[in-house]
This record gives sequence, C-alpha cells and structure tokens, in this order.
Amino acid sequence: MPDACHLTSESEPMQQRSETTIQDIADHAHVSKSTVSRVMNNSTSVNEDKRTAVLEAMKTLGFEPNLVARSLAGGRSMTLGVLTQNIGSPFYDSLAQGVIRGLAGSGYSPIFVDGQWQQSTEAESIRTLIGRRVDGLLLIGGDVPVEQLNELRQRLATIVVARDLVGWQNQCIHVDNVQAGYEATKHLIDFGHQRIALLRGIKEHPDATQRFEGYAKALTEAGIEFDSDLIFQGDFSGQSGVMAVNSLIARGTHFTAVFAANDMVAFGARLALSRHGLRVPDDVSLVGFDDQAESAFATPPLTTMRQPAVEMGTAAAKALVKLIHNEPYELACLPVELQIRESVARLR
Amino acid sequence: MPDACHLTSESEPMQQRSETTIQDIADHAHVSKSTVSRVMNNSTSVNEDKRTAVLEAMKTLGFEPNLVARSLAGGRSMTLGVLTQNIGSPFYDSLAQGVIRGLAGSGYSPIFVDGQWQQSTEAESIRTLIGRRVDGLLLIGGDVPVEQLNELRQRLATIVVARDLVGWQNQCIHVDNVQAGYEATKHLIDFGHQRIALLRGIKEHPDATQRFEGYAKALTEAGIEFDSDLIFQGDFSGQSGVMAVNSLIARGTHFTAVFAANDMVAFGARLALSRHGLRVPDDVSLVGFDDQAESAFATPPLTTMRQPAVEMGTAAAKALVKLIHNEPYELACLPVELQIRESVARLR
DNA sequence: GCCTATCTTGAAACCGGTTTCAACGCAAGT
DNA sequence: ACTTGCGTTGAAACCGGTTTCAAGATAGGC
Repeated sequence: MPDACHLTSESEPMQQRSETTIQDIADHAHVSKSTVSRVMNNSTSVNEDKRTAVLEAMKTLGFEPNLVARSLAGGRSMTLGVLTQNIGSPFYDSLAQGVIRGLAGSGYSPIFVDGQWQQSTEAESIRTLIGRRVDGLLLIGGDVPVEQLNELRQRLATIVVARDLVGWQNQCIHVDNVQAGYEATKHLIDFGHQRIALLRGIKEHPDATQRFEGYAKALTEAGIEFDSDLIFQGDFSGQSGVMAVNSLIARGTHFTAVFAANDMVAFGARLALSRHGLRVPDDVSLVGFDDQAESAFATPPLTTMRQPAVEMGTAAAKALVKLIHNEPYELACLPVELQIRESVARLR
Repeated sequence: MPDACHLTSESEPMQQRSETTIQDIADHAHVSKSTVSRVMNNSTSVNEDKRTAVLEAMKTLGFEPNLVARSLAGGRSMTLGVLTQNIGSPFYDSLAQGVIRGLAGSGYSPIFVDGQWQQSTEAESIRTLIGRRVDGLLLIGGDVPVEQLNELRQRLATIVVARDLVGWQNQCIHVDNVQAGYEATKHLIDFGHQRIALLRGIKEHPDATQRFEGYAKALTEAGIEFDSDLIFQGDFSGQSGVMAVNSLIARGTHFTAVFAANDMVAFGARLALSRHGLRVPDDVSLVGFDDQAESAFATPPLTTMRQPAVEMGTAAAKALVKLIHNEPYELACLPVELQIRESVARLR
C-alpha cells in the first residue's frame, strides 16, 4: 500500500478571487458595458476600432463570461435537464453517453438527475431541474404519469426517450419492443424451437411487458401452444438469469431455447446452463436483448436484439436542441435489429 | 413497423409563461421581498404570522425559486462540474454513476462534460464549467497537465478521480495500479504459471503503464525472466483481446496464462482462446481487471481485480461537497481486491 | 442646405434573487 | 423617564450580464 492514505483535509480556505466582469472589459477598452455585450453577441454592428479594442481587452484580462448572469438576464440558461434511471442496465448507461455526445459543441450543457425509476423521486428531480430553469428536458425511461408529462410539455421543451407515449410522436424516441420480442422469438421458431423459455424482466417494466407480448404473438402465429411454465418472472440482472435456469431445470420444465430479458440475463442463463452440463447452442439456444459491447465477445458470441442506445441518446439530444430553437427536425424511430451470432442452433 | 415514424416537428411555439417570483409571494403575503427571502433561507428570525403567511402564499402560488437568480446573487451556483472521459470503458461509466448517486440529496447538481481524453477538449470543457460558475470540479481521469491542475485548484474546489497526482493526497482518489498489477500477476505465479501474457491497454494510458510495472515487478520478484514476446500492446476493447491471442498464437509464443488489460479484453481473449480450442482455465488461465458486472456471469466466471468504481465515484462526490463547505473529510484510497473465481487453474 | 433614415453608442432598466443598512417597536436596566 | 439592546422589517444596493431607449453622428435624398 502506498503512503498517503486516509489523509484528512487541511481545511485550507478557498480564496474567492473575483473573476473579471464585463465592466472591467468596458473600462479597459474605454467603452460601455453595452458595447462589450454587443461585441460578445454580435447583436448590433459595432465600430471596428472599438470591436478590436474590446476583443483585445478580453484577451489580456482573460475574460470568461458569467453564464449564470447571462442566463438570468437572457432568460435562457443554455442548460438541459436529463432525467436518468439508475437501474444498472447498460442500455440506460449508453443512452446517457449518447446524450452527452450529442450535446457536445451545441453550447448546451446537460444537468443529470436520477429518478431511480420511482415516481416520487422523478417528480422531485424534475422540480429541481425546473428550479434551475433548464431550457429543455430529456427524460430517459421512467414512470412519470403521462398526464403530468402532457402538462410539463406545455411549459418546457421536452423529449422522452425509451418510452412509448401516445400523442408524443415527434417528441418521443423509442423502440418497438413488441416487434422486437416477436422477431427474437420468431428467429428461434424458424430454427425449429417450440419450447422457448422466456426470462422476463421486472414485472412492472413496460419493456418487459411489451417483449412478452411479442413473444406470445410469435408463438400464436406459429401455432405453438403457450405454456406458462416456460415463463420466468425476474429482473434485468445476471443473477436473475441463473435463477431462472435453475428454477426451470429444478421443476423439470423441458425447453430447447431461452429468450432472455437482456444480455446480462442471458449471461447468467448461459452460466447456469453450463453448470448443468448444457451447452450453448448445441443443447440450448439463447437469444439476448440490447447487444451490449460484451455480447460480441461472449463464448459463444451472443445472438441478440441490437438496441441502438448511443444513437438514440444522440438523436434525442440533437432533436431537443432543435425543438428549443423551434427548428424542424425528424425524430426517427430507430430499428432494433436481430444480431445473429452463434448462440442459436437449429433444433436437431 | 408501427405507424408514426419519421414525423416532422410541427414547430409549435413554446409559450414562455413567466414563473411566479419572490415579488409575487411578497405581494400576496403583504410583506417585502426581503422577508420572503428570509423565510426561504431561515437566515433571520421572522414573525411567526408573517412566516406562515409567506409559506401559505408559496404553496397556493406554486412557487419554485429561480436557482439561476439565486446563484447570481448568492455567488454559489450549487452546481458541480464533472469532466468525464468517453473511452467506452465500463469502469468510467460506473464512476459517473457513482458521482450521480453520491450527489443525490446534497442540493448540488452535476453538469457533465466530455473530455474525450484529449488535452484540448478537456481544457475547453473545463472553461465551459468555469463559465458556468460551478462551485466545484470533479475530474475523472484525463490528461490535463498537473501544472494546470495545480493552478485550477487555487480557484476552485477540485477533486481528481482515477489519477495519481503528487501533492494531491487529499483531493485525489485512485487505485494503486502498480500494486494491483503486481497482485494479479502474483496470483498467477502462485498457481505455477511462468509464461504469462500481458495484454496491455492503450499505450499512453497511465493505468496500463502502471499495471505493466506491477506485472514486471512480480516477475522479477519470482525470478522469472521477462519476455517481451509475451507483451501485447493493444487497447481496452474486446477486439483487442482477440487480436492479442491470435497474434500470440500465430507467432508461436508459448503461454499458459493471460493477464488482460481489463475485463472486456479478457472476454475477447477468452473467445479467441476458445476459437483455437484452448479451454479456460484448463489450458490457459485468465485474469481480468475491473470486475464489471458481466464478469461474475462469464463462463467460466472471471477471476479479476475488482475496482470499486461506483464507490469511488460516490466517495469523490461526497468529499467534494465537504471540501466546498470547508469541512474536514477523509478521502480513503479504496483497495483493489483480487476477486477469485474460476478462470485460473493450477498449472499441471 | 435642410430634412430624414440609418448606424453607433451609452445610460438605465431589468432579470430574480440575497444582503446590507437603517429604522422601528418594544422590553429590560438604572 | 431615558438609555440600551435586541428582534423585525422594508428600502435599496448588488450580483453580471442583456435589452430598450433615446441621443448623437453620419450619410443619402431632394
């Protein structure tokens, strides 16, 4: 272990050296505050001599405009509120990353707050953002009732990501989970599987419900009888995957394929299968959901439904900026595509 | 595909309904602005009747104080700047998550900016944060020269995460990568391995360099000759892991164990090994770094050096708040612990 | 040469809070 | 009765910008 651990702060006072203001620049350049402001914003034409004098002064004094004052005076904070959900799913992490990336260079900075996928926390967090006078709101997932959102949208430019809201077509970007669930299941059926275990995500989570719907639809369409024994109600964790498989095997349910709630669950399932001497894909086929980075390097590489998480975040961020500026934009539904790799085999 | 895709925004103007201000409350409660402010902040004792009148007014008018105005007047923005690095490593994602979590309920909100691990971008991003008058700075990793940081620290409460800076003991939380590299290697040596391949991360990345140092130290200590053929210079991606193993095998380098730059690299290595018919751990032992969530559910579960990423983020965030308030705090070095699972076997 | 349109410019109001300062009311001390 | 002192209170200054407004300068039209 190195030396300097468990050190206590020395409580040195933080000197509040006051920053240079627009007035300092004005004095230095022998003009008025107004003129300095005009130079900064290119709002009105300014005499070339004074302009250069101001720019000169800004450079020598190392001027950095106070965004807070600017926000107050201008009525725009150049800040966006992002409500995230720390449910630990890499999908949501990637969304957030995409948002940061999509905002780079736009002049807007994101403030992140956590909703914890609980209505009360989310409401509180949104209030915080409103208090901070964000110019727009980006809601990632979450549980806020649609009536409240409709109200919110009246006051503030709002875009919702990863939720399907009726009447929000152009302010809502999400993925068709029913269709995705259908395609994943269909893929397994096409490969001859009939006994397909479904490892559901969190009970109340709309993603989980919708994918289940797609699963059921594919079964019906193929004339396969639905068997509730094949359904395991869990969450989105790896542990949930191992518990599911253990439980399935313990109660003697016969299955030849597994459709997991997401890739993490698929990893857990894969591990549990191998513990029971079942090989993937030789004995049991496996399909995940998300296509997180690790999935391409699992052994075997995981066949999964690819969700374009980063792209969605980026698109949403850019759209929000347009929305604030009242510029036209397109918020395209991004497709979730079957990423075929090596965890599914034809049933022999 | 569902109906409403590719819809264009209707460009409906966003109504700027002005929020209720402190003056509205004052009028409604028949007191002055000052008194309202005092009630809000509990700064001076206020007559009980007036206090309740004010609170009443706030409730009926649905008052939400303007944080921007407050920041300008009070000189504190209650905002923290967080510089992240989008290098795609889950370790850094987890740090950011930890920061958000550690700030919840503190009254401070984080503004995230991306440094992309490039000096110019980082400098620019930090300027943005200063312009926004953040009360403190949290730098996650990055490449800013230490002289600039020392300067920065004079103006602003600053804490650096995941970097080892001399003279920053109490404002810097990181992990001893040399020690960690040493322990990981030692673990393999203890199990009889001598031909240990090292899959290095990005060349310039200090984490990679330090772990390499630890690796070399362990080898020397055990009297094992260093062989540069066993070193593969890559990055922190899964692809890097497969390329490393492929390259090692292609050039006929004999090895019985692999120490990967991080878990993602380990996954890639694991996959490449299995492609070559080599089993983990029977034929080749494997150690990763990070202990990301997936690693416990890999097949076999990955032995890895656990970095407490979320905890570090949380600790750093809490420490920063203390630092701003000039309260004493401890910024403990968190240990990186060997997480023994099933990817290492005794050399037969 | 005179009037008007346009370009520049500074003073002052404003954004919505916090904080200083002086004044007032009232109870206690002598 | 007269200070003294404390607890309350509102007016006004202030934070650092933006924006309105009116005035002065300049140029163009006749």
